[in-house]
Amino acid sequence: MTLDERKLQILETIVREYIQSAEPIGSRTLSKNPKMKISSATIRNEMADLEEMGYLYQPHTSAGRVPSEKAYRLYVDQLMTIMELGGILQEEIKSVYNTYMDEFTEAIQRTARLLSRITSYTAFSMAPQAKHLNCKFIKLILLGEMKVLLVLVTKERIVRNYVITLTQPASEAILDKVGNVLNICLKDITLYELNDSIMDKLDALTEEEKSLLLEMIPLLKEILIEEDRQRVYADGLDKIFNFPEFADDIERAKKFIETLNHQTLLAHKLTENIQRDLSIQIGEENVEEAFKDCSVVTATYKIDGKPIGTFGVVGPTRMNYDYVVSVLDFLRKEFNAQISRMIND
Amino acid sequence: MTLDERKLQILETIVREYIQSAEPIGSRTLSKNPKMKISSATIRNEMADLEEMGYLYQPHTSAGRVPSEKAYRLYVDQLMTIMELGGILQEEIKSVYNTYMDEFTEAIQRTARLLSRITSYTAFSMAPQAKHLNCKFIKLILLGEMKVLLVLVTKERIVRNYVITLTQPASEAILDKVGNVLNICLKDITLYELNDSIMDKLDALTEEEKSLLLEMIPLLKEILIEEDRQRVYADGLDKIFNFPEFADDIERAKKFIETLNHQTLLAHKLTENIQRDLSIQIGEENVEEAFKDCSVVTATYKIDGKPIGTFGVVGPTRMNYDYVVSVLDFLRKEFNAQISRMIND
DNA sequence: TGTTAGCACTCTATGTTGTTGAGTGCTAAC
DNA sequence: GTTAGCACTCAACAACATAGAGTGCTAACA
Repeated sequence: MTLDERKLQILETIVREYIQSAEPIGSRTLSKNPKMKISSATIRNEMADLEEMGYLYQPHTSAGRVPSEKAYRLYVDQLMTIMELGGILQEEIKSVYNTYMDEFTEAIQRTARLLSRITSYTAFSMAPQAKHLNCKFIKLILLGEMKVLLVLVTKERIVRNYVITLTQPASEAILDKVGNVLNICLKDITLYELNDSIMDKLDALTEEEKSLLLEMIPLLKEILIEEDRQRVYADGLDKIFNFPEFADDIERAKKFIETLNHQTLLAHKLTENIQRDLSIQIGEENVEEAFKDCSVVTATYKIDGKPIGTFGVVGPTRMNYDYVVSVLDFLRKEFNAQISRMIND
Repeated sequence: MTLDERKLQILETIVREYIQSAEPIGSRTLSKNPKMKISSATIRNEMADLEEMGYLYQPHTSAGRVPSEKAYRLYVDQLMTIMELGGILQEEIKSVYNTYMDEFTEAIQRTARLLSRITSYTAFSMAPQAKHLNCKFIKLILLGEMKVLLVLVTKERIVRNYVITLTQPASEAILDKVGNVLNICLKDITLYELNDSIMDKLDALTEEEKSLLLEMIPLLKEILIEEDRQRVYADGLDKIFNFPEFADDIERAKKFIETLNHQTLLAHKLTENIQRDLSIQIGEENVEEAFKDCSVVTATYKIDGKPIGTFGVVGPTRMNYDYVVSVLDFLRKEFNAQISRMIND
């Protein structure tokens, strides 16, 4: 059996209507749609075919049809149309980044909030992993006799602080010198490449400085491991209650909220498809148990063409893909532009 | 009518049992309790009295009795016993702060997580407001021609970063000098007192430095306003689903989660009782709509005897007050000790 | 006078049954 | 190939019956 033009159109209409109503679509309902020029009986025949092909199923005999995940997959791959966002919406998105956006992390958090608000789905976002960042410089500041504050600034102007506890006392002068060595080593390399390049620079240092530096390297490593625990933010958790498929099933809602509170799980979810500008995962395509009846759409943001982080939304499989994808695509581009402006001024 | 010994004991037992079971307690059930030496008929009479006095009510005729909020209030004020925490639990709490606790904010977040885990209620915590913090020093670092990174370190070793955009270019030398002036002004005063003390120091500066400094003061102010948006963290949102009174009522669960996602509302909740070491708010005592059928227990942490922040839990009014209060009281003391250790080493 | 057993009464929760209506598959006519 | 017609199915809803837990009241008892 083949998916001819008419079958496609019926399928598309069912998907569209079901996304709206969340109610199984019957042949009679469908025949009333002005786009449908054929009778309900004919539609029934076609529906039976579509069911056989795996695009539709009935929750029970004598109910209407519901799109399967295969249908949604077909829909997003072939039928969906990405639209241009309305001017007001575009302005709203841009304005979020215009005001007081000095901190990258802040921008990431705001993105989750914005996404959740304008899509009405639950949204999440992820700050870049340390390993993807290029160091601009570090500064060592003496806090106490044995305590050093390490301020790390990346090219992307992400600032991170770490307090390091030393085993030997240090002075400001020594810290400055060690800081300089670290700066030379770190210039334009990612933090992960640090170890290799640092050893050649040791000769110019006094014993005291050398031992301090060597002491700091494993601490730096530890920090990076800690740092690698990605920072993810979720917003609009309550949005899930707006969808009857979750609101009527506490167990499902609970699982959903549990999962979104689970940092590492979320982080993994957001890293999975970091190589693609946009990614759509439908139902069972998600490995996470709680998302197996959800769809997750994520977008990647980049620096110098290199993907470093993602954000996205999660909602029921009958998600408004057209709109969500349109928003994410616009937001992705806007965010990229915003970053390069931040870096290059 | 007076609350004699027997009435009190009956009331206490009802509260205890209802906290466990979440089911209305009937006279027969109660008479089976080994502590009760009287018959169900007598208990019925006493219950009728207690109901008349406003301590109990019936969800409907022919149901058992349920404690009113007045009963919980009496319970926490007079009947509850704060117990010593088990050694294992004490160790668990201490260990959370032992490992890698360099950042105050991290400690605050961990506290919410810990609280939620050991109490099985939803927990939240709040980082100190800037206005309560004493500046230790600031450091100005040149990021770009017109961009300055301000690193602010407080006595409590809280580190915050702000990127400031200038209207005139600055050099490292100037920044250092301005930084020094700021440091002298800020020494041991709270950030809010800055404005007054800064004007006398201006004379020693060159015109260029002076204008830079004057430019930075309103920016600092703005930052502090922004900063005053308190940072609150919630954890264990899903815990609420474990309680039938919420799990069976989606609308209530939704409201609850909405409120906990509402930063400013939460911040307010946590600031309300900052003057008291421990505070218990039961049901209608909460002003927040979503908490009107919850109880909120908060504890305050201090620096140098001055309260600067709080954490707490929120759950159904039939909360296990004995345990929660015991935990919060222990945690409060432990946290205070931890802070003073951090500051004074 | 306080305590208790007994009893009629109340009301929710649960289960049963019947009805309605939306939707289907199949058949036969167009 | 398309469509009208019809018998059939099944969830959703309402109406009704039943069981059980709990109460208040009364009268007897210590």
